Amino acid sequence: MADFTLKQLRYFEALARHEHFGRAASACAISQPALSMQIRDLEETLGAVLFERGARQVRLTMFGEEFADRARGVLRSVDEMGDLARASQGRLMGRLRLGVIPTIAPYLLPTLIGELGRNHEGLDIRVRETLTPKLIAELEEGRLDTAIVALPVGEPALEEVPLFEEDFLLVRPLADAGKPVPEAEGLRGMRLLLLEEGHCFRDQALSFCNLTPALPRDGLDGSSLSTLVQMVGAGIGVTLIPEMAVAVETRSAAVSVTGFDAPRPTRTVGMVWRRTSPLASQINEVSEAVRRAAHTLRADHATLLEKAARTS
Amino acid sequence: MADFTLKQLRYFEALARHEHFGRAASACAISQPALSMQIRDLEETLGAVLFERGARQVRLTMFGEEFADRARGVLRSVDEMGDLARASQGRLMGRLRLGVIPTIAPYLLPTLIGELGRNHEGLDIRVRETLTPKLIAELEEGRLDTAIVALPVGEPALEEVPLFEEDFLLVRPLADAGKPVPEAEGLRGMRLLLLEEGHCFRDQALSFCNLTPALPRDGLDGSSLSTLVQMVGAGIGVTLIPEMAVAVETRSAAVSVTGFDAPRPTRTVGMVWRRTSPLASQINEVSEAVRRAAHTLRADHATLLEKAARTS
DNA sequence: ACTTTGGATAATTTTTCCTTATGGCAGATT
DNA sequence: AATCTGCCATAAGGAAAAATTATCCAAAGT
Repeated sequence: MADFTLKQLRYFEALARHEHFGRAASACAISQPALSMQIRDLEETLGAVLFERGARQVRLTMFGEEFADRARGVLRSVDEMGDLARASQGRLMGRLRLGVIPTIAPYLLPTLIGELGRNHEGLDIRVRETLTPKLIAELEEGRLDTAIVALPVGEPALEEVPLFEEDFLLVRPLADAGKPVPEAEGLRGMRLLLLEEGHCFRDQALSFCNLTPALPRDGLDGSSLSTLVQMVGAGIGVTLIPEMAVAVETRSAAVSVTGFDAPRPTRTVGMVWRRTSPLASQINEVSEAVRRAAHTLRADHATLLEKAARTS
Repeated sequence: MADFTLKQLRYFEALARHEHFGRAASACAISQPALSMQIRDLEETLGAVLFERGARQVRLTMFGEEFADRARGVLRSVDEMGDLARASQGRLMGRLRLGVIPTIAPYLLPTLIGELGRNHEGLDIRVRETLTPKLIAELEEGRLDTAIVALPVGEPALEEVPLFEEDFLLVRPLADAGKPVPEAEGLRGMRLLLLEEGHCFRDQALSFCNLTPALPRDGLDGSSLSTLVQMVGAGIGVTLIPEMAVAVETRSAAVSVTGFDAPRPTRTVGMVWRRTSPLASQINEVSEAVRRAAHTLRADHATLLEKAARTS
């Protein structure tokens, strides 16, 4: 594959513009023979004459002009590629494939997207919402850049960093609002509604109650926190939801939300990504945005609780 | 201007496709370290990471993919430029700027264009019709590629080759048809209509009659052969026209056309171009086409004369 | 004829690029 | 746990490419 070089193309373009070897050469900051040779080589590899060397004139041939047109196009593209590289430096931009588990996504994302979109014009976030194992797999396959999950994950190939901790709160029918807060063990006697198998949140809740996840349970599983809260509102039982979900899920349901006394159940939400990912710094920026978003949500939650307290 | 090379772009593209240094390297017919180094250099000059090197995986980064898209575009363009060079080899194609003098253009061009256009798809002929001195000047300025003129031209910077010889024929009013053909000197006594100054054909005709071109003449000049023939038809005088013009110019005029006895006046039509022009071989092809066209025209002329002879 | 201009050529050095050999890390294997 | 293996990075040496300076040569201008 006998091919010319970009350098030759640049020299060629200069000569085409200046129509003078000496001037073109100094425009390229090289000596005149160097340019002569490169042009000669270029013509040789092309098998065609680009310039007509007159006694006192250098002019493009018919073919040379056609060639020059395209050369200019190529050089422009190449320069743009350089710009692109420069532009994508440091700054968070381009496509970012973000995985989020279902017990976080609906509550965090609106705020997070707002947060990121505001400061990072040209950032294209693609969200994948699914269960932790799938997220991990896709991450390791390189189909995701980072994911927000409950820690720990414990995959050696993945780096993980905690973002925030959040309590699990007890959701009861309004009728139970005044009753004392049960201990962890006490929940076992109640009809505890949980998410379907596979959700890490389910496992965490069960483990808080010292229940074996494998234990077969009567059909009390819901496919989303929203469903669970509605079921609670209908008096079917009680459930746990993460702090972050309170504002959204209890807005339109007749339920009572209470925190536990110590030892309070919590989960650590964190960010994971491939150790080998060069996006580390950019993912760091996302982490910060998530922390800010979580903080905002927590503040909202606090005012909500306050209001609820005043109302009751 | 720290810039990458086409070679790097090709290596990069291979690696992007294979996602494996070893295989990409052998696809490029180089060693693996060579490819590693070129990729590293490329990333360095870009100031951005293109690939995510996993333990057992090589994948494009976000930026890498964007870069790869453009790289493919550039490589495609570059390959096309190579094709272009190959395609423009030997074969006559592209733009050809052809100058022709006015006493040839209208008669030769229709046939010539047909001749060339038939065999050379993609040939773009641009015709410039003007007097010889202008053609020569434009040729030397590089604004024309070649020209068809009467030889000799005698410019040292120009190459010239004869195409064909053609007689000058006497055009007289029909009334004079039977009269004997005058000698060259005899024309001096007649009202000889000629083209305006500047036309080489005028000078050649005058020289045939041994008249000094500078001699002031009464307003008997026409701006085209067509005009002259019309004037002859109107009985104003006689004129000379080149053989090639007969078929066209005498079709709709009541005139008689006669050849001279020896010494017959002739002119040599030829082709000229810059010695430095790389189009030599292509111009040669044009020359051949002109010869063929001239031959065709001469044949037409012969049948015309025959017909005229039968009619009279 | 002589000088000047401007590109080509020659000889040499510098830079770039490739090769082979080797190091090292992370999965895979036993 | 220890070893193996695949795979990329690094190192060192040599070949190729490209730059430089110094001429050379042809054609234009004087």
